[in-house]
Amino acid sequence: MSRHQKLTRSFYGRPTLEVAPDLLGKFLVHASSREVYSARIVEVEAYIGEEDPACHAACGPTERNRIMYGPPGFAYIYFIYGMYYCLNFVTEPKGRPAAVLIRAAEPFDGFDRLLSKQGGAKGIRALSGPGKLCRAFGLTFQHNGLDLTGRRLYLEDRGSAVSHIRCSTRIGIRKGADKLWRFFDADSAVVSSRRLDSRPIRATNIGVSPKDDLDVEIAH
DNA sequence: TGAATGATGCGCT
DNA sequence: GCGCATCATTCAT
Repeated sequence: MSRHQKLTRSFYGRPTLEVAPDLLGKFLVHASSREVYSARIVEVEAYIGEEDPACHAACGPTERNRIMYGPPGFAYIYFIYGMYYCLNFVTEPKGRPAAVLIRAAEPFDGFDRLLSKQGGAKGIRALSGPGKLCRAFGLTFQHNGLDLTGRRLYLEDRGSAVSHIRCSTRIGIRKGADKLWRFFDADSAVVSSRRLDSRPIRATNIGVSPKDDLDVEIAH
């Protein structure tokens, strides 16, 4: 078995609240024409269906959100605040609009120049925030709709363990602010603040009934 | 350490 | 026009 296991479409095609915490510790890889960038994901948020008021699909299908309505395992990238792009992974079966926003990652390959330019302590936070992450990875709207099982942009399981997963409310939203659908690696130095309302990830915390038999890790 | 703010453009009403 | 799934900078405590 290879040490670097590329995630398949079946990984993404599950309930979003299973996929989101599972993404923590996985490596995001962007094989651009110039070089290969990779980073370890440490912070994500789930946006699930038209019934989630914070989800871009809350008002039904539009041209902007149509990728979310497609099959799982594709990149949904949107432009926000006039200057930033945000990277999402489409989850759940085709026709159900849901995605996971990638909020932060720890730089691994390809960011040497960026890190030296920004300096050590500051450099490790070069991917801390969805806008900064896309900028550093060189991801823009032209990457919207990329197949994550392809060769340009994909995820790898490199056996990196995440022993302390916590959840909290999602950042920067007003509607749907009650949901604890932000998940992060509590041991990462890179995760943005607002840990005050965070708590261990349990079925009751993230709003799924135990009968859904969600396979979540229990953090301490 | 935290609150306020400006930069900036697209999608939606 | 308005409101954003943002960030860096400034200013106040």
